Amino acid sequence: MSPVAEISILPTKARRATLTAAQAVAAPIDIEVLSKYVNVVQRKLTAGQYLYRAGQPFNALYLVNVGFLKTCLVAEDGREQVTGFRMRGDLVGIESIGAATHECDVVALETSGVWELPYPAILRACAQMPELQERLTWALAAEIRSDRSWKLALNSLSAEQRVAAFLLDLASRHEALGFSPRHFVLRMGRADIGSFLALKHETVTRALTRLAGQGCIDVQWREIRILDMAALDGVIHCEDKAA
Amino acid sequence: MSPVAEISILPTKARRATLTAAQAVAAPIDIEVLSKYVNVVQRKLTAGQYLYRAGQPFNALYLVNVGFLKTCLVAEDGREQVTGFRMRGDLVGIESIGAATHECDVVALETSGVWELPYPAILRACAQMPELQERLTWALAAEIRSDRSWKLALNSLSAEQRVAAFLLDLASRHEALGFSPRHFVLRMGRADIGSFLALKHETVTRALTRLAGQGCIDVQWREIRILDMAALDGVIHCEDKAA
DNA sequence: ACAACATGTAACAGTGTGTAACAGCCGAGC
DNA sequence: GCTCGGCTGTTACACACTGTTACATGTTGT
Repeated sequence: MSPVAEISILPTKARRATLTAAQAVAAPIDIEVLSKYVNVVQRKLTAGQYLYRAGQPFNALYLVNVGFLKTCLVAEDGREQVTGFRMRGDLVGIESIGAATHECDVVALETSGVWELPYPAILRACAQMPELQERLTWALAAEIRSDRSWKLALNSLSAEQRVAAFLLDLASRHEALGFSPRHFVLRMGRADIGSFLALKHETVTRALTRLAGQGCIDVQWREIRILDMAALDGVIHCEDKAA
Repeated sequence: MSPVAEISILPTKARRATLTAAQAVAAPIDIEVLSKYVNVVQRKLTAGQYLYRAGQPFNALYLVNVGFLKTCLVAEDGREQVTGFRMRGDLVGIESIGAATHECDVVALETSGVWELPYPAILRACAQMPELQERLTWALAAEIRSDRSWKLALNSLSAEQRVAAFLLDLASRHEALGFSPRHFVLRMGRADIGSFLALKHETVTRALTRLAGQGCIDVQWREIRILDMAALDGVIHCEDKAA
């Protein structure tokens, strides 16, 4: 695993590569430099634990060190929506800036470690380090672009294509962290994938089964092996159907 | 219409009221104050004209003065996605911050006027006015929250409910500008609404027809009259069906 | 062993889609 | 003036995909 000092404060730069073309490339910010300005507290979470819940006061950002988390938006009537998954290097909580309280739950999907960055301290640090302010702003804008790219994908792709796009997204994020893009483990359940992709868990299962049947991937429980990256990409962009 | 000086630099504060509960309330920033720091250029657009197109270099933000615009994300393969609609007081282009070029098209749906705010000048102004930087950051975060709230809505509501939510959203935005929330004109076509709501234009038509049949609204071409606001809201939250 | 949970499979139903035809509006052109 | 063609919106109908329901299997924790 890459050393702590190399972690970018930006949400995975390469993440959107599979969805959008151009993407700003930013130099990583050293967390050790940041810790000279901000009192960085480490927090550890076990699977199922909440980093924070909707309604709790917003007073810190979090930078994921290790592990895997999901962010969930919950409506008053109980409807639930997974809005994203966060892994090493991702910033958590930036969407709550300017709000008094958090709007979503953040749950660890496996044992995870995050750095807690008190927001008032971050604000002070931003005043001293214009680059930090800039990176934070960039991270917010990139988050908007990412969300919109996914919206385009979800609204125009079939269930199978969405799942393929999801796997490719995960693959590129793993690769950006120095892991193999062709072999990884899904830390979330089918239902969570479905919520994020606007599908039911049975449909996710069906899509995975079909993709495996086409020889694109190999699925063993939550363990994914991408056998044919190009074919998987082709599922999204080509109309194999009678087009 | 309210004087120029009262325009908020934040995207309509009340916009998300129909979707999310808590929302930061910000004091408006005076565009006249801003014009002392930034060389504000006025731009006029007629219906169908582009404010900017995907691929063009990003070098300015825009604040809508009058009119109505849509933002469209276009994939390489031609798939198109309306990501939002912008009206008086809304900021346009903030999602491109940190990127070299814009990712989406912005099209005027009627004769519109915007203030062009050159980004380098905005950056300099932010250095002098911390509140401006703060408001910009808040606007970005609020945009993320808005997008996610819509994602929750689109993924959990039926076609009819989505259209109802869309109308209520427009109503509250009109109200925030001092217009009647119960009587307004849709500046966009059914296809644009459909794209935004992840529906086809025929489905939008059907939903409007059914809502009108229930007595919630009156539809005359693009002219909408909300007859029963509570009933319209009930369509979203209640299960009229056999639940 | 048992309950609780996640996943896989299958049959069926339903919502929204795709196609098509038609009506109304508008601008271009004669 | 007039018609024509294009665009938008409406409605109808058959179909496909996904959602729903149900059940079987496998895993985990008590």
